[in-house]
Amino acid sequence: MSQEEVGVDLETSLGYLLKEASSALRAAMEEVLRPLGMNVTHYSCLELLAQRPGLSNSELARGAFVTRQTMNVLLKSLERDGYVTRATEAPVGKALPTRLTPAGRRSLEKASAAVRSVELRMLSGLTAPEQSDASRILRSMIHSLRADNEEA
Amino acid sequence: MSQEEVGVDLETSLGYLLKEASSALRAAMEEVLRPLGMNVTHYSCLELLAQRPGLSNSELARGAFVTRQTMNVLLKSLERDGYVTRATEAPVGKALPTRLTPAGRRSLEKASAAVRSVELRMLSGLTAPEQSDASRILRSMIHSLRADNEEA
DNA sequence: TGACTCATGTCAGTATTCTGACATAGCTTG
DNA sequence: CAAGCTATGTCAGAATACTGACATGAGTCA
Repeated sequence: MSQEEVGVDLETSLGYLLKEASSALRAAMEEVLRPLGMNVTHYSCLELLAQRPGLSNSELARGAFVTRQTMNVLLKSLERDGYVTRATEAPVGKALPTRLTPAGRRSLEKASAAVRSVELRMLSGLTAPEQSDASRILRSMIHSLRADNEEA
Repeated sequence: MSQEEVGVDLETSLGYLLKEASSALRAAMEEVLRPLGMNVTHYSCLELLAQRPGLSNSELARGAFVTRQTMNVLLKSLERDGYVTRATEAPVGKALPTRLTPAGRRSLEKASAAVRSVELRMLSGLTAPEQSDASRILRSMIHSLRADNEEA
């Protein structure tokens, strides 16, 4: 276990820890969503629509961190199953606003409660100030990563 | 943008921020690894083998946060391309130790440097104490998420 | 106005990862 | 010792997400 630190040390790397935490969160979410017949992307899409009604396919894709092609496939299945409705004509440009149906809203309610309980579990060992720190630190990481991405 | 907070508020949710940060990190890593003909899982596997030579397929899978079936597919391609070698017989049990070849080690060197630069970029806006906080907070999140996963 | 750029929706094909299943090796336990 | 349990490697098929490509609508600018 003692190596001469050539590259990234997985034991102490914040990048690795970030991936580990994200992976654990995703697994925990999948576990509670599975009994509800949902996966994480599914849930993310509905949650986005609940909080920001009328989002377009591309906007939903960005919010759920998938490509717009992937979101397009998902939206079709959600529309087929009666959870969302999409405008048939674009009010402006090509973007088609999407909205939750009552069925979609009902389905989301249980999922949202389940996900919230997972998030509370995740934060159960942290004090309020630590949670504030976490928020600030994560935002800084995101900002730094994106800033240099755009330069390149 | 002002909703009555029924479920998880995406603007302030630490779960969403975690996903966002992880997604940004992954994208940044993919970007620097692509010119080297590697993806993140690819790199993770080689990095794990560099730091812990002789890991088995299942151990590598856990370390890279994928299933052992997925890692098996990856290992086959890495072996075919001459980056790793796998024992043909299990010294104990069924686990087949895997090791980097010189070619694999050479390939990893550039990738490791690229990934390290991404990680430094991610941390560029944080002080040393903040980085310590981040480490402690992420470990706490991971622990809390896993603890209740096993109970269930 | 006309050319250019950008964002969007969508189709098609590919790549990646997952779940399910089976056989085998080692350990534990009655 | 035999049975049960766990971990591993592997095969097959399904689900998921991606890249590439094309057409269209809106804004910019010479």
